[in-house]
Amino acid sequence: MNMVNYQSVMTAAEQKCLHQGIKFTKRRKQVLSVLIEADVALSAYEIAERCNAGSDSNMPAMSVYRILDLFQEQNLIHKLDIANKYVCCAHISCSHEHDNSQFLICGSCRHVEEISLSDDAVQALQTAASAVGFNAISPQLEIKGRCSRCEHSEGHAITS
Amino acid sequence: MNMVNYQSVMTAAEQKCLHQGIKFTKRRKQVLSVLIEADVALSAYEIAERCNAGSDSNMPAMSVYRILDLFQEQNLIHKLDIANKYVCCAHISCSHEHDNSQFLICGSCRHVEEISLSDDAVQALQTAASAVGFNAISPQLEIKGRCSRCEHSEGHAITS
DNA sequence: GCGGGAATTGATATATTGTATCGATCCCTG
DNA sequence: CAGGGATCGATACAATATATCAATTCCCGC
Repeated sequence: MNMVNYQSVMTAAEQKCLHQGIKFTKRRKQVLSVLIEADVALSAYEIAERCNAGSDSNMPAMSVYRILDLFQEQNLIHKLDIANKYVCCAHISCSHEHDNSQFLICGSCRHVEEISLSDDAVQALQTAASAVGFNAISPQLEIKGRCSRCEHSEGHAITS
Repeated sequence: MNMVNYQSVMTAAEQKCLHQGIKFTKRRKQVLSVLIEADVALSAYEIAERCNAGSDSNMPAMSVYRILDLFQEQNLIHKLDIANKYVCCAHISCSHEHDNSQFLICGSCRHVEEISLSDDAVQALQTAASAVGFNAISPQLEIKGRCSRCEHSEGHAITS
């Protein structure tokens, strides 16, 4: 993420927090900063490591989890349950309505790609879910697959 | 699962294993049996507990993981990554082609429902995935949502 | 039947991810 | 400044999963 986007995202996040009566502390800034600058999904412990790398800061994993929970409530980040990792929401600084946004996660190497599905596809999921009493499908789908690199290097089928 | 289905599934699984040159040992029978009889998804440690419940058997969690890996390779069971739990494949004893089969997992109470999506919806996923180099989307999607019970009791939005 | 070797299992240790708890500290407000 | 809520530090622990190596079982050719 370039510097302009970085700054606008940080500012938007701070505004959003303050608007909710939540302080945008140094610790929270650190965590969000790491996630914004990361080009991949990170685990909580990886985030703590990056916060501590090359500094006198001491970010305990416990604090990372607390901050991640807070950010999830504010919709600033998303947890990828399939990979047990966390990513920055791609739309923090957007004011307009977003496309549906989903994550493709490689079952072999855990590489993550973000895609946008058509409204029709999402509607089909919603309809099928409603039929069995699931009413609030998350707009942030996680889909497990196999990226082209792993597909070529191994050629196994996905089994789960 | 009633007795007729239980037997046919066990037999079909055994055939499938033997056909692959894999022994259908007592341990493996135990694990599959627990999963067939369970009406919910189970964690590896829960499976071990159920194997050991009310018997002199001693099933270590380590063995459960090994057997689960094996069964996943044989497509006899599926892992729900979102819930870190395992379920028996609903189609072990089927010989015909199956509908697409997906799991809805409640983000609050972890309740699991199985649904079938239309081919169109699955095709839309495949197409969107192909565009970013993901070629082998698992036919066994996991979709996080909120079941009607949790929706009514809390009313919160899904945040991740 | 009997070694030899592969498949399977047992047993233990350890890694990874996440939660619980409780006291200290910071900071706003009256 | 005092009180109280929000935030943070620190430790313990739970749950999930992997690594490793020795022991056992089982099958196959002899």
